[in-house]
Amino acid sequence: MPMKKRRVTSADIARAVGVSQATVSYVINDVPTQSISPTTRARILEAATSLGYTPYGPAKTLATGRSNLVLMVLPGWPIGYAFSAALDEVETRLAAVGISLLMYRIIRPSQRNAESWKAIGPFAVIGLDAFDEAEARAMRDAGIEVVTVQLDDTEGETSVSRPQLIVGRLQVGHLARTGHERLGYAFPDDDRLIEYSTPRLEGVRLACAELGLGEPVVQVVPQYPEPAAEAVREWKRLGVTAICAYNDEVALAVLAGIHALGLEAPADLAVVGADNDPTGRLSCPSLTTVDLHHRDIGRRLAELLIGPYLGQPVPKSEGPIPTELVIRQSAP
Amino acid sequence: MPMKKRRVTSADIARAVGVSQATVSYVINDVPTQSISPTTRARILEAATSLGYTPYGPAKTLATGRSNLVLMVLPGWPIGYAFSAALDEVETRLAAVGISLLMYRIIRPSQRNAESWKAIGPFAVIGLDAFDEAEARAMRDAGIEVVTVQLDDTEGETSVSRPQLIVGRLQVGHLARTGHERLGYAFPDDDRLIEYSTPRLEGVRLACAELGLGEPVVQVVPQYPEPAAEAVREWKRLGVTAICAYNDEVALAVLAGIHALGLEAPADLAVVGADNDPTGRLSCPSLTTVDLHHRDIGRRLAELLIGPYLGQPVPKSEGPIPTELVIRQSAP
DNA sequence: CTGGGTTACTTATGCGCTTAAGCATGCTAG
DNA sequence: CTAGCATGCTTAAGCGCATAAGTAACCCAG
Repeated sequence: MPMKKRRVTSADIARAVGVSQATVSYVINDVPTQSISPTTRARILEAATSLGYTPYGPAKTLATGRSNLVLMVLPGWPIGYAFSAALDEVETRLAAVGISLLMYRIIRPSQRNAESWKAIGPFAVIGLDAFDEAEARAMRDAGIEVVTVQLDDTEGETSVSRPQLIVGRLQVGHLARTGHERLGYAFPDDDRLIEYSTPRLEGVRLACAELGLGEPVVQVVPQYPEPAAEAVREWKRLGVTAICAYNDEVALAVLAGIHALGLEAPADLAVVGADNDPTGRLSCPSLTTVDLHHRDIGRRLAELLIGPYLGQPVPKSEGPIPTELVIRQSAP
Repeated sequence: MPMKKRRVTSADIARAVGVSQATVSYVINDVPTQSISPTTRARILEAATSLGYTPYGPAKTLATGRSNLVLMVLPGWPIGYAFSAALDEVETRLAAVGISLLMYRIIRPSQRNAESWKAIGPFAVIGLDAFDEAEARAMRDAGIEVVTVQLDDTEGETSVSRPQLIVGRLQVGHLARTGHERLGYAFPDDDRLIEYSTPRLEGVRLACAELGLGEPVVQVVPQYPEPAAEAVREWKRLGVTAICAYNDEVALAVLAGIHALGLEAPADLAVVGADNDPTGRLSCPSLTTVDLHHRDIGRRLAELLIGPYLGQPVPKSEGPIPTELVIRQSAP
């Protein structure tokens, strides 16, 4: 009972059946260039299942020099509907060609994180932001494909743009069009989001400048009703009539703040979120937001990886991924 | 320029420096039982960085027979705050002993999914539900630790209970205590959640029976205001005065439905959610919910893995992980 | 000046697998 | 009757690394 666990290897099967280990490998992998008699094949397969054989990935990867794993490096916070859809898309498409998508959460950036992709030796790494120069170089040196989701609007051969600036542009455009002139920006109360939130704010700033609207009034909005109310009070004091929020979550906090003060959106303050989270449909008022078409981002990411994997050319980019305004009650 | 990419190996370094490959390995891994002259060490390290050397995981795993990767198998939907906290906890604790946590999303259950843990050869696999018998056996045969998060209240040596029945008990208990007698259950409109939603409903059923409250009126509630309103209308028609929701998300839909009908929570219908998502603080009315103490679940999961990894005994369980009612406005 | 212990390495093997190359058969075309 | 060719295997090498075991040089106690 308390025997030492030992991995079942293809050699064990070979021994059991009385053939060479190579034969086992040929059968297991169904190698088309090898002819194997049906009886031998059957006996090997039978032995394999009865012994509980499982090919050992690391050995296989080592022998073939090629992994079928793709590592996606993710920030360590909740994954919303929108991003989840992108992941679905990537996963499904990669699975179709035999690649498994693994995810790695980075909680606090550290050296140890970088060890991870080394330890697994993936075929490719997908980053949610550019990796730093040295790291990217190290990966490519190790023969790993590196693909990133860019937060600015630049799109390269190994990156997909998840356009943040455009988000701001759409938010501001809509508000300006509906007569708002003095805007506020609701910034998330989470240091970890800074890399993501600043580009969106930047987009809002640019759009305001372009439309001659004056600087947006930026306030940090925590996910609690009282401090959110405080922020709303301040905006009202400064004559702000509409808010662009970092995302729908922050937008909901702003709505809560408005409600807490006995005010109403959009009459007293219009609010536009971003990411089109389903919760935004359920709030009162329902949330006007920006949809980033994450499925398309996922599709493009998958394309960028499948090409190199199959040794085929990557389909030409169809240009930037569309971004769409979803108008609901909070900013009609 | 278009040279074939070739991985830099420890042998390359050895050649460059003029030592044996073994020496390189000793230096790279800082093997304490080997003495290496400072000069040699320095030259090797220098060559390693200048050549851009990266130890190759699969080879290392093969040679040592031990991986430092743990695979967490996740359902393929968004990861909320609560569960994200559990992941954080697992990740952090495992990282402290040198284990990397990788996640794998299962979108549609299929054979191919099972290939994944084979292909990576992890030290352990964490499942969010029991794996089926054959699969679990195959893993253990392959020398992989198997740990699961149980959805019922049984807790074993290799599982942590994430008590679902208790959720229902707390929801119902609170509502009964505050005078409600005819309850409804808001079931999520997502087939993928069935494994998770049925145990929670079961908990509600049991609690109702125990308290002599009669069967809860179950309705599926989609994440849209109109159909949610429809469900609310039906509940009202049947004299239901309070709703237990599968989770906070569904609870928010119920609130939206209530609001759409011009009714008010908790006056017309009280609502209790589950999972204590931050959004529940921001809704109006704010959401009474159940907190599952996910951090503790994460901690326990990590303990279950670190023991075997370090060859130390697993700390004794401190009993079931506490579950706590968070009372807010929607069901005071 | 000698034997035992360091120091600083090298040699060699194996982890489990793939895959090119080899090698007996038996069968068929000529 | 035999060259030629499938068929159905086996042999052997090697992927990149860790590590046990060996070894040569040197130092110092006795």
